[in-house]
Amino acid sequence: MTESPPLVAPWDSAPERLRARGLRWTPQRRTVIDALAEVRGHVTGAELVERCRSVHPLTIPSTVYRTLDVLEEIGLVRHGHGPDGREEFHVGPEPEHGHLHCTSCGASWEIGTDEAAAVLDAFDGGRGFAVDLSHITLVGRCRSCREAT
Amino acid sequence: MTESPPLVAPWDSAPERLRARGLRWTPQRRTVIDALAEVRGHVTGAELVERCRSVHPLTIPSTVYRTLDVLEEIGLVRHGHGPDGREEFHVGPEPEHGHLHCTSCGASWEIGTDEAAAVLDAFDGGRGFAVDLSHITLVGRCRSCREAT
DNA sequence: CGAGTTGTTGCAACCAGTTGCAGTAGCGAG
DNA sequence: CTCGCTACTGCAACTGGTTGCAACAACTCG
Repeated sequence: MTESPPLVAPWDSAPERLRARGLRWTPQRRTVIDALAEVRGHVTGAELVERCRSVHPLTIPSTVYRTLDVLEEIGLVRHGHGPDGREEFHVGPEPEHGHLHCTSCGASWEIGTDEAAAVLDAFDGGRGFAVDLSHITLVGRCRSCREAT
Repeated sequence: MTESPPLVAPWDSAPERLRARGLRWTPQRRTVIDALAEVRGHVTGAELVERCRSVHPLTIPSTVYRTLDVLEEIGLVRHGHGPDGREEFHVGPEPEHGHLHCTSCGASWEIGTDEAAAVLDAFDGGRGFAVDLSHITLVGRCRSCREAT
């Protein structure tokens, strides 16, 4: 939670990571991790539930969400919220990065490292707050939409 | 939506504003606006539904949410998302401002105008994106929580 | 290998919010 | 003041996600 763990999905290490904390390695968790392993970038919770179900139709949503919670605690995924507030899970191999979402045209962009640094600085300097940009999606209006009005 | 309308709640003007757009002024909308008029800062959707119900127990949630949608279109409220992704409505008289939320201790702070300006600049300069900071809550860890580890 | 602990599952109920639709009622025209 | 158009309401069903609880099954220890 404090420093960045290797976010480049070391899915194979999941069982050990769990057991090291006194947690358990179960078939259901394997299903979720298998589904995650096929994802690059982001998935919404519902999407992931769907993927799990397509492999193993008996998958229960609450189990998937609870598994995601423990995977987050272990540092294997991170969750955030899309522009509509819905949950979104970030998985490796990409480093932490946030998103911009235009409310006019609906397009999205990744936040660049230089931009991220500027935001981090704005809050770290003055009040010592370490912003987690990967958690959210910044909304607003993109250049072309602004010019269009 | 483009420029800032007078967000200092001119609730009295609501009926005219609605009619000017071919929309209607109904008892249910009055209930919602009365509830909003007593709010300073933010309300979650559920909270507002509750307030409406306490005055007029027959209030239906979907009506409240739909009313909030039209009030947003008219510029009387703005919606955003709290740290957990739940809806949050910003009402006057405060100017647009975002929030910081510490995931460790759960505390929240308002984003200062200078900090906001830094964020705005970071995206406006390079790519011409106008971030709407009032829409979101930035999460991270505050100074004391960082020092505690 | 068998028993006990306790983390995990499945389920059902629930919360916040959205949507489709038939019936109701604002509001402008006559 | 009445009529008609159509925005709006109420309802019921649904989506995404959470929670409490009893039954279950990983893992540990003997």
